[in-house]
Amino acid sequence: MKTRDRILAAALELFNQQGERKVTTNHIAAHLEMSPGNLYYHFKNKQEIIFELFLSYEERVDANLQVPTDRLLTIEDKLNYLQKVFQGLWEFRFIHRDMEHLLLGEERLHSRYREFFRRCQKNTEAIYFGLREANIIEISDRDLEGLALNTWIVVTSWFSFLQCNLLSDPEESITLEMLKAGIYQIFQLERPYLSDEYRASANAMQQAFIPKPDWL
Amino acid sequence: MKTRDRILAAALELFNQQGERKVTTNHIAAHLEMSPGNLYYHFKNKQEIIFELFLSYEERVDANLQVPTDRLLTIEDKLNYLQKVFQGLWEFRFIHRDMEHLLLGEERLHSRYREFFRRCQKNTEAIYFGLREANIIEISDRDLEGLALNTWIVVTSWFSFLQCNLLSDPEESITLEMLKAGIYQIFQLERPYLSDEYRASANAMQQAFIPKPDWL
DNA sequence: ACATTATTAGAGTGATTACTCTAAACTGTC
DNA sequence: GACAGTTTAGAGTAATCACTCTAATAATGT
Repeated sequence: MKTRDRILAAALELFNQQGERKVTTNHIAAHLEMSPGNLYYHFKNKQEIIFELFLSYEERVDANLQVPTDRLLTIEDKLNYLQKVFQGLWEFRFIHRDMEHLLLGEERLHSRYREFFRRCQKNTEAIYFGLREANIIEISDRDLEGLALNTWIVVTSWFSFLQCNLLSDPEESITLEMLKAGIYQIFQLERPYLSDEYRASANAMQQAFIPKPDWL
Repeated sequence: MKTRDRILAAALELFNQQGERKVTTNHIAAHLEMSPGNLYYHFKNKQEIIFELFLSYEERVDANLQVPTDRLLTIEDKLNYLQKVFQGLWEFRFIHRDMEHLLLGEERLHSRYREFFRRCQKNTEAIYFGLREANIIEISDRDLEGLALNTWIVVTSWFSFLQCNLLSDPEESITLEMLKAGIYQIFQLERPYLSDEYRASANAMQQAFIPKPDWL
């Protein structure tokens, strides 16, 4: 792997593990047994690294939220979206966790992130429109917008929530159970809008994500 | 006002304005035209200040979420809870905004926060139980738990969401419109569970919080 | 073999920042 | 007004960290 890519990979790994604030550029270099000078040969500063990682994340999410134009959405699609989104969320979990301060004084990243959010909203709404068209949910336009926004908030806050409220030891890591619970919560948001026709099968699907009684 | 309280007030103000990370202890002292030595005479370190501010917040929220035992809940109570919670959220907005990193390596604060969260969850559930008892909402036990958790997430993430996704300029501040939209979103979470009897009046109540079409 | 360019090492620096230390000023009491 | 205790000033410090600079080494082309 190219040095540049190794730096990105190491930065991502360390950021996810410890949070961006705790990971210094020297730390990243040391992790790769490389000099700081070398790191700065490839990236002009730390923000540059973060920006590139964000671009990867963005590309990935955009790809994950496409709506097929040649067919109606199915209930399996819905599950699929969720799983892909949560997978991406996990692999780049430092992003939403540290967003507040990643954006501090970073106009370029901030405006890019705002556009990213709007695009995601549009895509999420498109997915819900698709589900409505396929008669899987019944929902008014206005409610759909509100639902899409709440979905965004819960999805993007899920790992922060886990970190702050559930993990006692920073060494303790997030379990599969906790990840599943996130998907369960999104199902929960959509559930009231399920059509009679699909209620049973959607509920059956959600069963697999019920967290254990004591997970919280 | 006592010096100690002036320090707390100034710290809260600056933290809310600029985020905890950007506000140094020297900065707080300078804002009060006071020496750093003086500040450290009253607080042994920065975390002590943060901890005390958190205690105030905690006390306030706990008080705001009590359920009356001598009567049934009304639909006005519901609105009242929301308004009080959002008011507290606003006055201590740095807390949830910077939570992730406030907790870094702060075992005392972290465990206290975890307990606070659990207590809030219990209280939120108690409120929803109360609304169910008063026939305002119809909801199963399991759905109620999911609803309470989603409520917590949306409420505590609301100002982060605004900061990251809506404000372009850090100087730009949060408008009343944006605050109202947060309350609207919580209404939105509960809406599907409204009983036939109360649907109309709850919806009428929510009308006041519909954000302007272009707010987003 | 030689020249040129790309990559790397690693010591070092300047800025920031949480916090300390000592002495001075204030406050109340007898 | 002397003494004791409390509060304040303000210079200073040690640690951290993003980033720089110079020189050495590797890679590439001719």
